[in-house]
Amino acid sequence: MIIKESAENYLESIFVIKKQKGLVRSIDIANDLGVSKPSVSVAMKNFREEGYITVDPDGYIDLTSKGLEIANRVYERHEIISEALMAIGVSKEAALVDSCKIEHVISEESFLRIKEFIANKK
Amino acid sequence: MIIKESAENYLESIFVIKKQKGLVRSIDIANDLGVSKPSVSVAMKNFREEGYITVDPDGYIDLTSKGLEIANRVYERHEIISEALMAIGVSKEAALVDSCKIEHVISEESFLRIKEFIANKK
DNA sequence: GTGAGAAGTTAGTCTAGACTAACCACGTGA
DNA sequence: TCACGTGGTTAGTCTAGACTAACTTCTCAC
Repeated sequence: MIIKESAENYLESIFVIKKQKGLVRSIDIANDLGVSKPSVSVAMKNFREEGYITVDPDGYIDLTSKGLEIANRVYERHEIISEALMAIGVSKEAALVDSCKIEHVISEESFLRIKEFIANKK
Repeated sequence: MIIKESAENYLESIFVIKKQKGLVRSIDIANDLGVSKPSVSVAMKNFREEGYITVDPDGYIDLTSKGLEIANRVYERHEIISEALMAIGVSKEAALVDSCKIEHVISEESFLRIKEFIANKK
């Protein structure tokens, strides 16, 4: 399974919901990402089969270390990129929306430079 | 016709080839973007039908004002974003690749702030 | 205990955007 | 003149990723 942009979003969403609420169900992901229940259901089935998540008998979802690794990476990018955009004057709303897109397409090199850019600003 | 990311790339490619070589054929676009001839052919058919390009009897392609408007916008974004990335230390190669992706997903607001960021650097 | 709502799943469909295979038209060199 | 290479097109296929419709299961209130 190649982790595509949409898969990264699902994993990141699981990570964020877990952080906020402690427990994660499919329906929470659907609400968070604004997609339908079946879309989430299919994605979770794939993640389960590929070992990115576990699902307990009550339907609660957890990231495996493999899934967490990706979710963490994407989440960090999201945070850093939105911070960088805000640092140059972009509104919080736009920064969040745009960073959510940019996080998936940017190279490691550019990401590291952006991270340094912010570090220097502080 | 809603201009999607791939359509923006085709129009931008036409713009760039025109600038470099003066004349644009489908095959040049295919080579530039690394896609197959049929992919370009189908895209050009749509562009023609929707008034974004004209094609003369010899197969040479030109942007209409409608097409030029989009191509110009995307191209400007491309330039500004890659410049910004290089300004914070990203290599030229990575900056070009990444800006080509970012140019399609970023909001007008973020783009304007990036433009200002570069202007201040100079 | 029964009906309603919430959560999840399955099956089928749609769109975008690419691809290959196969074909046509044209110009050029031997 | 004719075969071949180049450029373009058409038809059909594939994949990703979403959707709706319809179903099951479970829980809870009455």
